[in-house]
Amino acid sequence: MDLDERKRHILKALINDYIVTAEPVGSRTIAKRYRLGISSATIRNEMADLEDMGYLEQPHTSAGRIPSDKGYRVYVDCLMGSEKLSNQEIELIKNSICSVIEGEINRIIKEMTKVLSALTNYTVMVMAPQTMNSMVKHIQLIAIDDLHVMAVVVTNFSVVNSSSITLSRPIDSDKLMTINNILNDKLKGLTLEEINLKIISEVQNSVTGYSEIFNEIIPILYKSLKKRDKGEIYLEGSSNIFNYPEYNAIDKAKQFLTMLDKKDLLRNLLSCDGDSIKISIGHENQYDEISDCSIVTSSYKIGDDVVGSLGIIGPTRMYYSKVTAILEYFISYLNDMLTSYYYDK
Amino acid sequence: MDLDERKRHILKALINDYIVTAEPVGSRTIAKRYRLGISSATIRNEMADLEDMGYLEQPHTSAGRIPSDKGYRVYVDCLMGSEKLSNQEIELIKNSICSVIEGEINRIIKEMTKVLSALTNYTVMVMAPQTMNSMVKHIQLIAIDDLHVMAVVVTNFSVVNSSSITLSRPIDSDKLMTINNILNDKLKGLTLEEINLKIISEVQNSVTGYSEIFNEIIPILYKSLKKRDKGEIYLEGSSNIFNYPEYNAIDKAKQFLTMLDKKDLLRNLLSCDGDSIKISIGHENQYDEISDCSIVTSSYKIGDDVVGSLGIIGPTRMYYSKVTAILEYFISYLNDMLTSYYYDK
DNA sequence: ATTAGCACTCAATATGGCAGAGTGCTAACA
DNA sequence: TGTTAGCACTCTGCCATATTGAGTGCTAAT
Repeated sequence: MDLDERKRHILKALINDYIVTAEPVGSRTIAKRYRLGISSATIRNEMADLEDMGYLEQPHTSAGRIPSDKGYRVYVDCLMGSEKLSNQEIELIKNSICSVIEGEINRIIKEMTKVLSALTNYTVMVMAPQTMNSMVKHIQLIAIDDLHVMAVVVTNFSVVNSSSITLSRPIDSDKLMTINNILNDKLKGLTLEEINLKIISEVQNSVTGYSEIFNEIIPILYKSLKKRDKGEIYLEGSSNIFNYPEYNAIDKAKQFLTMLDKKDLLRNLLSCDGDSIKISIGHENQYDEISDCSIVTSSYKIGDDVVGSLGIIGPTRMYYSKVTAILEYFISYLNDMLTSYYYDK
Repeated sequence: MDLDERKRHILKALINDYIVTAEPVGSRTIAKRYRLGISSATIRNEMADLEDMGYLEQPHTSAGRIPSDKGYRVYVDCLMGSEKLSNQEIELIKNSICSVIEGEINRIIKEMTKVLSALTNYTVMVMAPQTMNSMVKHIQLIAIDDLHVMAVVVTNFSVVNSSSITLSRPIDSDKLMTINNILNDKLKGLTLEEINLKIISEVQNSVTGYSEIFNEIIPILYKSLKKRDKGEIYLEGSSNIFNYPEYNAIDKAKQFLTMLDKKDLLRNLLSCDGDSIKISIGHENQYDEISDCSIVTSSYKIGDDVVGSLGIIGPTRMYYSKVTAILEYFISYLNDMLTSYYYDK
């Protein structure tokens, strides 16, 4: 780090101020508002240096300075303190997660977005688990009547059901049960991802005498399992963006909200790997559409497996310390709950 | 109708013009653009009358006129012609519905929003079917292992699954099957709505010897069935609103998009009954938030049962004839598809 | 090395004048 | 009596100009 103590103090003060006011910060403001023990003229000189080094920018000659992406980066990495959550906030998180933990996982995920967006005042996006990663616990063939069968696949955190399968001739329940048992023997314990054509044909070959009925059931079952599930995206608090003056210009707001309509883009944004909280600032993002936004992302897990991820998106002038603190707590609590509820050794 | 022929022509011309340009329309514009065979001065007099009668409004003294809600109402009820869909549009609708009709119903519903919003350029909201209205086709108890059971209820258009039920002592598969059969006998053919505590206790009383296990399974099954399902709301094309100049003012856009975040409000808007397409203009709406919007709604059906509804929302200056035409075609096609796919006599 | 002071720059805001669109009214006309 | 041409009037939108205030960079003094 090529920043001396004093420059760091000034940079930190400036960013703290800017995060609150959204106005370019001048040397005099810093001198008055923060007790750094130096005059505005000195601060002025230091600020000119900080600008040369790329940490600050000046919207125009006679304005104060605002942080650059690089400035925010230093701030996030080294300068910002860590925030404590209030008891109230902690309660809110706990209650919200507890109150829905019994339901199916997508309902939980959806509820999460609401709490997070209420707590942070930013837009929250969550990617629900892709069923592909879930593990088969049981397969059940259900006879609707003697010509219609439906397959239900229970996995550790989802239930996949095939569409109704029409058979060419009636099947009796013993036969169906036998087939059911074979399927269970062969497929239980695999993830949906792992079930591929090779395994399917193994199943088909391992038994004789049922090929006809197998041929009717298997393709539809396979298709249902492989129905490309891209991981549902849930959004909450899109209109929170209007709270922030940088989006008071209609075209800015339009750009932001149009971006949120592109689910594929969001999916990519959320497809981060890794465990910890990741902050992506302005142009660090791969997409032009969000080059003036920051995103704080993390993934959530069942056991040790990452099953989905979520992100909080707002202006680069984001209240990073708060958002990070909330997300950190939230994720760890959520992971615990999900794991204790859905984890199967 | 207290409007003579000439007034009607003028009103129609004015609204047609305003729908396209979004600018107050002056007498001279109408005289030039539409061949009504009368001079601008005459039109001016008629327009003053129309304003007195409440069909037009004047934003300020020296501006042209714009339609009032009452004006739009007459237009929608009597004046606007009916629009023909292009072959291209028809194809688009057919393909979109066909391409997803195999999946589960919510996926279809979701896809619908996309097509409609692409075709109309407005915001589309859809309320998915409430599972409450669906009819039990089959109940299956699935033994995950000898201490865990799960109940799956297949209905005509959804699959409801209970959470995993932990039993206090192991159960053998014969016993489970017997219970399963009893449940099927008693509940098959009922809608989820119709299954209430009375019926449940009838089931419980009608058999002896299984009470212990029944007592463990029934409450959880019942809870799953009754899990309040409010009918998921799907939105598409929220940012379409930015295409329309009346939302160029940031606070207008904010108001609109904040309104879309209120799912309960949308649910109420969509909870219309009745069969046909309904148009709700400006202040005719019950909510202040949308007093400058119009909504075109309709419900969709499986067989003769209304299962959900959808709405297209935009500025009162809406391209009513087009929207109506598209929605009409869309709904009738959708009804046919849903019915042929999900209808069970 | 720090600071006070000053000239300079630039955005934001207010002010006034002008052009254009549209009206209402009156008087003439068929 | 209904229609029309003409004209004075009104109001918005736009442009140019002046003013203000915040903030800088530079210089000279400490």
